[in-house]
Amino acid sequence: MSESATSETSRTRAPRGQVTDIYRALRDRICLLRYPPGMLLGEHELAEEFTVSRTPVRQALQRLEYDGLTETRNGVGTMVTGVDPNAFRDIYAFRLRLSEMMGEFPAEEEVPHALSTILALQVRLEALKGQRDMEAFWQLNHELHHATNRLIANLALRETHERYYFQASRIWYSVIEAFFEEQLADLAGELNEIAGALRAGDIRAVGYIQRNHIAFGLHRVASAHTAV
Amino acid sequence: MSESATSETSRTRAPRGQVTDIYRALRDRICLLRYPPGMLLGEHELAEEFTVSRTPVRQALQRLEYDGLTETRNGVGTMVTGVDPNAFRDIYAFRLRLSEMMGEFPAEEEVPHALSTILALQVRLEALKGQRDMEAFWQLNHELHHATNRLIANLALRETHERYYFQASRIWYSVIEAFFEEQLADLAGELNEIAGALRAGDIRAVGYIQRNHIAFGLHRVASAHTAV
DNA sequence: ATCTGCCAACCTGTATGCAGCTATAGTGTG
DNA sequence: CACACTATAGCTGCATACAGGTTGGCAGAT
Repeated sequence: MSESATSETSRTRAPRGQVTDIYRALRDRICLLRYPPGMLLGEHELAEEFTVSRTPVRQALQRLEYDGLTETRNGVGTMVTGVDPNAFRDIYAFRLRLSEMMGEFPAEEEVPHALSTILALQVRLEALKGQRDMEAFWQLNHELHHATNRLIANLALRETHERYYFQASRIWYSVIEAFFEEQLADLAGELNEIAGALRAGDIRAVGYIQRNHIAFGLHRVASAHTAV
Repeated sequence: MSESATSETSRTRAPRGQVTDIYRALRDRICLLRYPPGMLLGEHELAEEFTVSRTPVRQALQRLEYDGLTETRNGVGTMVTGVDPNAFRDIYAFRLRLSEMMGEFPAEEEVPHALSTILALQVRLEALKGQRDMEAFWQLNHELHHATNRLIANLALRETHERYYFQASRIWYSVIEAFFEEQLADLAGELNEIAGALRAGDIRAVGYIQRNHIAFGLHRVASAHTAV
């Protein structure tokens, strides 16, 4: 599974080309914690890896900074931002509200596509049990996000939903190792519930299901932090 | 009043330097419709105006594109995006929800500052009556936005609130000329109501007031479009 | 006269050189 | 031995040269 094979975003205005590929690759690495917070990235180094000059790499890094995932300092480098507990709390609280809002802008025509995606994800999740493959698990979550994201008929909400999904996922993955089995079961449950909601054509329910599972994840993360 | 004198944004991570200045200047011009939709911008031309090379200009333009305000095509140029009626409807609907959400994350400590800002704005608005000065009016709205934005304690919501304010303002200004007196009176009313809410320390009320006035504006724009 | 195909001017995308900034290791001094 | 200072390597920010793409106009054939 190559980096650039990440499924196409559902945004209306599709970004083009090379820079976006690099952007997505780096974003994914950050969210996967392969680039942990505090890690220093060099433009030259990345340029070599992607076999381009510094220019496109810089563009990608600027977008990441605009997303709040990195911070570039003159004379030093670009470093992955840390997970500020306050920002973390804000993002999660906001995401809860966004999910609740989802049902107000239902894209009915996307239901069949979403349902078939969910069913496929269920099969793949089943195959994953007992493997403890973090990246595959992440990929599943990623695709679930895309599928549900497409159920939102409002472009502005959809963009925002996506934006904060990536900010949140990064934080979330920092504790997933401790809860892997739990999260696996949770995801299975979420897929089941969403499948049921989609069969009933109830997109609002999908939003609420998602909201609840975000809250569950939040609770786990919070208890892990207090435990430490 | 110089272009770069635009009041500081309330974002936590403050962007630095030259690029941000250019970005803000261009963003303001687009939102003011001094750069109308469809207008073609040349990097070289802008570089000359700001007395820099194409590089920082390009960075600013990329951020604008990421915001959805412009669209860059290879070999052609960067053009200001049109106001798609669908996107327009989406943004407004979303902003209504965001305003309603504001009261859930109140930044109590900002109330005094917001109140004094509002009072100052009332004076300036009074001085504006009968002048039909679009830009001054816009500047007032802009500052009102910043003041209320700071009342939001949730960073994610604050960022989103700001993001879509700019997207919406542009559309809104395309019809303001037809309703200038009405909007002036409306803004005066809004300032009054917000001042009252702030004196009561009721930030939730501020959100609802804002929501209602957004809806009023929306109604005017919608009726203008159907009239045409 | 009209249509087709080509060419040239212009624009963005990319690569690269240079200037300014930062952090660190090393050196000299108390 | 501790500490302040300096030199230097390496990084980003900016400018600029070049490559690739697009458009509009002009010339020639039908």
